[in-house]
Amino acid sequence: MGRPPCCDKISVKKGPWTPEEDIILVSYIQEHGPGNWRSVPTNTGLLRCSKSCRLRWTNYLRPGIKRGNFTDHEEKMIIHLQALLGNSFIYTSRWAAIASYVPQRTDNDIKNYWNIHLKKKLKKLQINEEEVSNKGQWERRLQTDIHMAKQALCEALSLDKTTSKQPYNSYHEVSGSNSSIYASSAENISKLLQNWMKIPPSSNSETNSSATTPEGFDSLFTFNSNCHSSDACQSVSVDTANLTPETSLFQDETKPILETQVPLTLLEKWLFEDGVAHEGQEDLINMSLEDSAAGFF
DNA sequence: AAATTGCTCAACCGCCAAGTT
DNA sequence: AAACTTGGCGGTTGAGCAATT
Repeated sequence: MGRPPCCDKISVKKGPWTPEEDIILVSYIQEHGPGNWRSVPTNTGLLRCSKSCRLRWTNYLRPGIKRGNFTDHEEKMIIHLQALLGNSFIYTSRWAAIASYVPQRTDNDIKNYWNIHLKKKLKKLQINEEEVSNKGQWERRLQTDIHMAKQALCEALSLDKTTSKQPYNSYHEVSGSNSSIYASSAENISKLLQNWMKIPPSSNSETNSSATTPEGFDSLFTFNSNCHSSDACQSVSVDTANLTPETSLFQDETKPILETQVPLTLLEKWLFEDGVAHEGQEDLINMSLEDSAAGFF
């Protein structure tokens, strides 16, 4: 037999979370750390199913999440990454992969933003495109797009590297002042978390001690020290699990990086190597060209 | 001022791979 | 090995708000 069910689905509450529920959930996670979601409703008395608790935490309450308008830079990143990853058969979790390149944004946020804003924008662009369209021009523009994607990614990733040098607590202040409007309740709740962030829950600190600081960002441009087989390690290893502060703090909570790690490394290798494309990378470019052309709309 | 339409985004749903018993 | 759950994902919904008529 398997494990017992996560919750009694009959007495489960649905709909928007109240601030009180948020506080209960955050307090519980402060004490026990994220994970073992099955026990959360039981132990907190929340009338929510474990899945709902997890989603509320990962998409809204988790510290380090930026809310509010997307910047032009973020927008471009998403568009280009969507063009590159969106329809590739390699990527079974494209939003998570894209989110790993857009710091402080959740995959749900990016997905929403894409569906609401960017699809429309691109449709408009497509209409303009049709006026000038012939195959050669279309492909040339996509080539330009790919080139711009490379630049945008390089810029963004080097920005990340800079911000990562800050202590984790000040990171919040910076992100809060820089941009964007945090949902007031989330902001209040994130304040509750500040002390906790200095001392992560013991259950996590034991297993994730190396990943509890933003120093994880530094691995962005380093070779994988655990890797001893030469070929697989030649490429620049981007530790996607550490790309954002929230994922570094709550490694349990990250999107499933393992399954995307190999293809991402391939992509990153291509992105970071200025110059001649290798055979496999050409395939990737060609695939992106075809797929993005066919799949945008 | 009231009704209608459009927009936004948090939350839900269903599916699937991985893990557990 | 089989049965079952968990956790994670993409797609979708619907309540609430804003803009327009």
